[in-house]
Amino acid sequence: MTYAKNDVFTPDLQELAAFAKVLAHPARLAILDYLAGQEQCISGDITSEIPLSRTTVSQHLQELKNAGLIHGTVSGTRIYYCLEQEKIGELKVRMHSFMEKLASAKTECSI
Amino acid sequence: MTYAKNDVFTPDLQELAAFAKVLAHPARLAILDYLAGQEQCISGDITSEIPLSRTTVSQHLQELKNAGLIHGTVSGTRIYYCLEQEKIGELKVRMHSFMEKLASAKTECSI
DNA sequence: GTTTTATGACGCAAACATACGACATTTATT
DNA sequence: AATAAATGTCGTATGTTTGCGTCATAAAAC
Repeated sequence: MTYAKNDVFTPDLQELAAFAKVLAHPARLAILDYLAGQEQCISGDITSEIPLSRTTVSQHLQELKNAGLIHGTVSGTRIYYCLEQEKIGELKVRMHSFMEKLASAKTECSI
Repeated sequence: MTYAKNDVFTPDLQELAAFAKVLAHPARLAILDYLAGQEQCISGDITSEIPLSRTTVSQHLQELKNAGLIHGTVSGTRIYYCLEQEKIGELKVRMHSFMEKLASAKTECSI
């Protein structure tokens, strides 16, 4: 989760990069996408939705959880996962404002 | 740039993940940020802005170029890099629409 | 209380990414 | 032509991520 020379950059960029890294795997995007599509929070049949081994999916879930983007509620032997809207919102805003900054750059790129 | 079992996911998710991966390193964010802040496209004094070796920065620039987010124009011994607004715009839109989808999910997460 | 079910934790191999020095190339300057 | 400047390319060491099997655990069903 941390790179060797990371601490050389501003916390802001580091955090955004860390967020981006969580999104940088199709399985994790697929999990988020799936959770967003469910009315009710469904437990580990996420596992059957994602074409990877149960262990691997569980690992991706863990990463999403560590990033604060989802949370799980234990109920018996099952765990109900769902999106953590507060964090999702934060990520959305930060990512978008970074992209806006790029998009509104002058780019007077003629020489 | 490609993961082992990537091809198991939809192209849409794969592409978004690939974009996210490019953003998943503070050095690359810092480069984009720096380019956005310049009125004129400045060449490899990006290198002196980023606290990593010239070679490493060059490598990150290469990745941004491969992703289509920047391009470089050769002029003598120098190269002028700048943001590729079209691609930036595409990324912005796609990322945002994904995040919107997540953010507008019901998340009826009580059991 | 034993078995089944659902799940996490651990460990490991293979694939990838990062960082950098040394060398190559190409244009500018002298 | 010889040298200097600005870059890219290659090779390589080290670190990180991915994917998975095996084992551990804990609640449910029998």
